[in-house]
Amino acid sequence: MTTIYEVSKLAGCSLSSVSRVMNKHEHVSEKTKLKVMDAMEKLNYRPNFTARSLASNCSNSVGVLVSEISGPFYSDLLSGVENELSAANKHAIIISGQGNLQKEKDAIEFLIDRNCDALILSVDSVSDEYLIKLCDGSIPVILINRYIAEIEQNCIYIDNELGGYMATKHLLDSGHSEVAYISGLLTKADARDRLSGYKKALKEFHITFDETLLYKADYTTKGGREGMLTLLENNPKLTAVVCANDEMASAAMRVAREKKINIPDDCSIIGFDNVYFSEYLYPQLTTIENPVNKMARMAVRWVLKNKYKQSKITIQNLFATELVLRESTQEHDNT
Amino acid sequence: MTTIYEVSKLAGCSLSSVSRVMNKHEHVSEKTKLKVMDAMEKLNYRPNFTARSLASNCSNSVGVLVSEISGPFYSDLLSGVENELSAANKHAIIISGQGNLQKEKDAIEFLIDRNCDALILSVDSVSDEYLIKLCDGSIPVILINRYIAEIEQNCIYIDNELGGYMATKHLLDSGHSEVAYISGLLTKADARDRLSGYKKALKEFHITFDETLLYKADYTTKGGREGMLTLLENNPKLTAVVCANDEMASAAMRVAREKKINIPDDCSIIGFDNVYFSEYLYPQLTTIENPVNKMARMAVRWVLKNKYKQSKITIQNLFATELVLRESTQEHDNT
DNA sequence: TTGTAAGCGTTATCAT
DNA sequence: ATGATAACGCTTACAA
Repeated sequence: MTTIYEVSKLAGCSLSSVSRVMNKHEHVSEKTKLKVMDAMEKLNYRPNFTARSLASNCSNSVGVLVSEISGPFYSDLLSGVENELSAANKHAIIISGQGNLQKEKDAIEFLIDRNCDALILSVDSVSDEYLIKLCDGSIPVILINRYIAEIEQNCIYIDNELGGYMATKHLLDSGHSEVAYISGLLTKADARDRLSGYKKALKEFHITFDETLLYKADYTTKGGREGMLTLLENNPKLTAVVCANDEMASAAMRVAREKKINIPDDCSIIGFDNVYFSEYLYPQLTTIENPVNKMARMAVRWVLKNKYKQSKITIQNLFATELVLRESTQEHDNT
Repeated sequence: MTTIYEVSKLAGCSLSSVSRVMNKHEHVSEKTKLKVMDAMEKLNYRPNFTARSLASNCSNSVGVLVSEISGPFYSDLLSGVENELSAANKHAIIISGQGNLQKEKDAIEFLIDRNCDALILSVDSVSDEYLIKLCDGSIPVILINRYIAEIEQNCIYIDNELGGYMATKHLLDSGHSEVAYISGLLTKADARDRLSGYKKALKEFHITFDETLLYKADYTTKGGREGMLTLLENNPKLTAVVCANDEMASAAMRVAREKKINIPDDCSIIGFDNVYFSEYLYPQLTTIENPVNKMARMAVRWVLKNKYKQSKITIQNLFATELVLRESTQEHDNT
C-alpha cells in the first residue's frame, strides 16, 4: 500500500502539502499541486479511509438503521437513501434492528461507535424518549416515517391519519355504507394514526364506529388473511374494506377470491403504501401512496444540509399521501 | 469521548493491559482484568472503532455490492447477508452498483479503500476477467449468483440451466407441446443459462426449437408484457409459457387476463426465482425456487471461514433449484 | 503477567 | 505557500 509519505517523497515536498492537495485546500501553488497529483498518479495512490477518519474525525458515511431490510417498503427506503447518498459521495452503513428493541439500541450504539457522521433511522421499537435524548446528542439524527412533536425538525413523515381518512372517504364517497378496517399492530404509531383517520371519515359521514367491522392485525399477509376471514364471518355481505397496508390487502383479496367474492364488483378493497407489487396484483390494487423513496432522499438531503453544510438545501418534513385509483375499488349501488 | 488512556489511569495499569482485556487476550491476571472492566464500566468506555481498524488493519466489516438495492431478489439477498453477518458480530457496508459498469468498479474500489475485510459481490456488469483478477488480490472475495470456472471456489450459485430445464420439463410433462419462453437479457449469464435449459428440455422431448416461441426480454414487467403480447400475436393458441423470472411472469399473467385467457385453464405460466410476492399473485405462481437468502448466508459463512478463520464451517457452492408447484400451471389436454 | 514505545496513515497546528 | 511535528485512539512487538 502506498502512503502519503511515499507520494511526498516522489513529489519532493512535505506530507502536509500532499494532504493539502488531497483535501483541495487553497493556498497551495499550482506547481506543487501538479507535482503531487503526478506522483499520486504514478504511484496509484489511494488514500486510506480509516486513517483519514481517525485524524479528521469525519467518516463521510452515515449510519442507516431500519427495522428490517427485506420487504418492499424498506427496500424502497434503502435504495432511496443509498442512491442519494452515493450521488453526494457519502456512504451508507446499513444495519437492521430486526424488530427487536435491544437490537435496535445496540445498532444505534454501533453506528455511533463506528463514527458515522449522522444517523438516518426508520425504527419503531425504540421509544420517543430515547429518540428525543438521542437527538439531543452531538450526532445529527433524522427519523423517517415517524413523528415526534418534540423533535419535529428531525422527522420526515407522512400524515398517516390523513391517509387512513382518504382511503375510507374514497370508499364512503363511492356509496359504501359499511366499511370494514383491517389494522396494523396498534403498538405502532402509524397503525394507530391510520385507524384514527378511518374513524374520522366515518364520523364525517355520520356513521357510528362498529367494533365488529374492525380487525386488529399486524401488517402481515397472515394477519390480513385472518382479518378478512373474520370480518366476512361476522359480516357476510361486506362491500368494502380498507387495509392498513398493501400486504394485508393482497391477502384480503385472496380470501375474497377463495370465497367467490368478486373484487371489485362484490367487494371493494383498498390498501395503503403503494408498494411496487400492488400493480402486479389482480385486480390492481387501489391504495394510498406512501412516498418512502422520496422521504428517504429527503432524509439524505437533511443530512447534507445539517451535517455537511450544504446550506442551500430546503427541507420538507411532511409528505403528502394521495389516493392511487386502480382496479380494486368500485362504486357501490345502494338501490 | 473516553479513551483507553483514561481507563488505564483509573484502573491503575498500562494501555496495553487495557487493550489486552478488550481483545480477550490470555495471559492477563484476573485481578487486572477486573480492575480494567470496572474502570470501563465506570467511565462508560466505548472502543473507538476507527482507531482499532487503523492499528490492527482489520475492520470487522465486509463490503457488500449488489447491482441494485430494491426489488425482491436483492432485498432478500441483503437481508440474508446482514442477518448472518450481524449474528457473527461483523458488519456490512452495503453499496449498489446501479447496474452500471463504472459504478460497480468504483464501488469495489471504495469497499477496498474502506478497509473491508472481505467482499461479497452480486454483480453482472463487471467482466469475468476483472473478477478473476480481483480474486487474485489480497482481499477475500465471494461471488453470489455467478459462476466463473476459474474461480469456482469463490462462487455461490445455482444451476440456472437446470432451473430452466425443470421449468420447461414441468410444462412438457404436463402435456403441453408448444412451450414459449420469455427470456431475460441475454447479456447476462443467468439468462443465457436458463434459456439453454429450456432448449435442453425441448431436445429431450424431441421438439425442435422454434424461434417464434422465444421472446428476448429483460427481466422487467415491461419486457414481460411486451413478450407475452408478441408471443400471443404470433401464436394465438399458446398453451404454455415459461418466464425467466417472476416479475415477467406476473406481467404475462396480466396480459393473459386482459385477453380473457384463463390461467391456468387456457394457458399455463411458470416463473423463476420464487420471490415472495409470487404467492400474492392470482393465481399463485408456479415457479422455480432460487434460494438467494440461503446463498447469501452461505456467502457470509464463506467469509467467516476464509477471513475470520472459523475453520469448522463447511461451504456449499452449488445450490439446488426446485419446482414450486402452485396454481398457474396445469395439465394440458391434447385430445 | 505487565509496561514501554513504536507504529497505523492521516489531519491539523504552528512556525517559517 | 510550505514544512515540522504533534495529535487521532488503538495494537503490538519487545523488554522487563
